[in-house]
Amino acid sequence: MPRTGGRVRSVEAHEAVLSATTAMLQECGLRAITIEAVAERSQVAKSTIYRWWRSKADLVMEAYNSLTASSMPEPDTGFLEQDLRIFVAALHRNAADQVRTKALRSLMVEAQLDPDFEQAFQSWVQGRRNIVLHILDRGRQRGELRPDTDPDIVVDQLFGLFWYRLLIGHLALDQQSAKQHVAHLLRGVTA
Amino acid sequence: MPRTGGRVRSVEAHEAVLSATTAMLQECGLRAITIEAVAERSQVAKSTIYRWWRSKADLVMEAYNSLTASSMPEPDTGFLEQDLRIFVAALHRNAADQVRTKALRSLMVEAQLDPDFEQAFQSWVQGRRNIVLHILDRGRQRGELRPDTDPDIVVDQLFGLFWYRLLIGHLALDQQSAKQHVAHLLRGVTA
Amino acid sequence: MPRTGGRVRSVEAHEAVLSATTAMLQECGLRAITIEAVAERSQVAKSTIYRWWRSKADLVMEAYNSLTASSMPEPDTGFLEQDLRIFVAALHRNAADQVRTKALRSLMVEAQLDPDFEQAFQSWVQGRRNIVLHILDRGRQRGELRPDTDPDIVVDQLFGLFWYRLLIGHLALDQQSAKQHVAHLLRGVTA
Amino acid sequence: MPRTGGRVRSVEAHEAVLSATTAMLQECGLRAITIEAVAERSQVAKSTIYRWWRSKADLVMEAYNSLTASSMPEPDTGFLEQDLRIFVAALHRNAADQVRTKALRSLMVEAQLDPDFEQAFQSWVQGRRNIVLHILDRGRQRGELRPDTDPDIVVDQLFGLFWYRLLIGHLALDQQSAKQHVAHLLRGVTA
DNA sequence: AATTAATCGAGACGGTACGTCTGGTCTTAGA
DNA sequence: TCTAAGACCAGACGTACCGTCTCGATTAATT
Repeated sequence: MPRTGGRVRSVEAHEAVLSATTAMLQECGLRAITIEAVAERSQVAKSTIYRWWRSKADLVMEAYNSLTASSMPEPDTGFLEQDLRIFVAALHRNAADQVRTKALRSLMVEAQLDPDFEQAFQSWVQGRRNIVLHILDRGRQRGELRPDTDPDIVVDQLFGLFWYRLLIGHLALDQQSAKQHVAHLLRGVTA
Repeated sequence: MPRTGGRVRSVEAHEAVLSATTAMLQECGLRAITIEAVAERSQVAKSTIYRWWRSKADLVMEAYNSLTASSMPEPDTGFLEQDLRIFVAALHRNAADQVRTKALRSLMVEAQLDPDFEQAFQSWVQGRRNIVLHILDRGRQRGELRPDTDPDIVVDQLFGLFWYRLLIGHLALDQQSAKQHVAHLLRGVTA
Repeated sequence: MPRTGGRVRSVEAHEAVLSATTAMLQECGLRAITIEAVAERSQVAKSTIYRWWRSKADLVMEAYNSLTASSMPEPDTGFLEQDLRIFVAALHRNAADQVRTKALRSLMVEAQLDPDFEQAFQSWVQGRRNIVLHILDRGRQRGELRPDTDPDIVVDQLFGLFWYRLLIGHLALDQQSAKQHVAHLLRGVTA
Repeated sequence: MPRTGGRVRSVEAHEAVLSATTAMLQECGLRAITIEAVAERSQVAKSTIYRWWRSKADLVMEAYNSLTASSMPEPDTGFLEQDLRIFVAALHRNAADQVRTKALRSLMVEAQLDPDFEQAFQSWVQGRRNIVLHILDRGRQRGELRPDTDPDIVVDQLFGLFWYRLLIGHLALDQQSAKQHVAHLLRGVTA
């Protein structure tokens, strides 16, 4: 039995909160994003925000997803190299947008601080990891993989480099680095 | 001209703070580690803590270093594979200790939140990266590296996987994974 | 022409609200009685309560009146002492019932906080005062009163003691105190 | 052993809070006095207010007492009538000052709503009742009282009328009413 | 021994944001 | 037209820590 009455959820309020969050992700640092400030900026009551989002991380998560509507691609070209190239290119493309990078960093921080959110974040991460695991599995079935390959290592090298550069910020994440990244995954460094 | 008198710095207070921090890294979540709580636990005045450490991150950093007195090794065996193996093994060994992992995660979090600390953290990170860069450079000079190798990619795959698993916690960081990790860096995955 | 259609007012809802209020007057403290809580307990929508009662005080007022259907007596025995004795006995009898005392205290509190209700409460109070004023007036006409008697003083001593003990709760309000109360009003304390 | 260290309590902050409270008692209604508003007005941090006063009532209580520094008199002239006259005159004089009346009403309200405060308030009230009880007791020893006098009834008629008029506000509390009040207490109304 | 200078503890201070609660209004679906 | 449900705004609540700031007491090294 569905709902039988009651005021309908305000789409305006919902969007105002999300766009305020998005805007603040761009403009301010992570620390400046407080529920209080989001409420102030979006002109939405604090209680309304707390009704729909359990934590700041939840909010930022949704704000991030509303940006990345076209989530990660799940390429299946029939060639391992091609699939990886497409995926990593898309992954690194996320780093081009300041909003997305800030959001991602925020999510990682919250996952460290809030045990509740840690789980939500981990399962979101697993979803992304699975895409690459499937790519590798299909490659393995086609005989494109060395038999002693550990797919988990490959996946974590792939995402690891991405997150490492994202969090430290010492080197760029662009299409150039994506290309090199994939090449190294595939052939290693040994002469 | 140095100091001419005055009460000498209390070693007990200094150590009490560090050991309280260390203990809390073991026992509590990151969120629970506050200067207030450390002061309470160590029975040292808050002002004394602020006198000697600028921020929570500074404190955790020192607590971490007091554990890792024997910092990262800088192996130079004459063989790329051997050097990498030694380094990565030592790196992954850090993940065995709860205190160290919590400390590292805490440092990463603070680096995201506190712009001042971000720089200190980044240069600390660069120090570690340089060790591996040197290992690779020596390997290149010996002709052990493919000529089209991008050392930054290798370094960031190496540390990236480590941090990624540390922060997400989805898979173990042990000697087994260290071995596989190095193998993949060297030879890639292509059949 | 009366109403032309529409759903008829729900008697159940009305009574559920009143009985919930009454019950909470018995069980809980004054602070616990909130519109929110009454709505929750009576399973009646908050908006329905606001439709029929302007304020919490309005609600408590009606709950009180529904109990004290047989309002204050207006005795006219032909004897001042007798009339006062009857009235004060009835007044003190109110204090025996927890619901009534809590309700009365609640009304007094609301009168202090809500200017709108203050007036309604004051006129309700005046109604009760008038009963005693009439008793005194009849006594005066019969020559039972000292000519220099100030009826307002007598009335306010009478109700004053009642409310004072009700609000402070330091001493009982029973038939014994009622008797003494009237005696003192009539003859004073001077030897 | 007194304090051994720590910043000394700021007298300015303490007084700023009290005077802000006092001012707001004058200007605004009881409802408008919130800790938030007092903090804003006094330019004192909310946490500082909560450090020194448990509740709004505590604060208003102290603000009231700081006004009534010269608390109630405890007359002992050797004559019952004289003592009562002095005390009641002083009591009614409180009602002349808007600040004091508002404060008193606020205290009574909080005592109804906050069980913790109820006790503090009651003992404060007992202190005042005791003054009059002593006056009556001395009168009794001198034989000025009817032997069948119930002192509690007299005391509660005395304070009762005061509070009743204060809370309802239907009639003035001035020196004229004080005089009549005492006269009635002493000789009653019977012709 | 007296002076000087830096430390230590204790704890108050002004702040910021938290997450919760209540009051009162508004909007919908269904009876 | 009314009820029930429930979302909405506004704003106070009391708490937790922040980082800063006085203090009095303590402890060396220097005069």
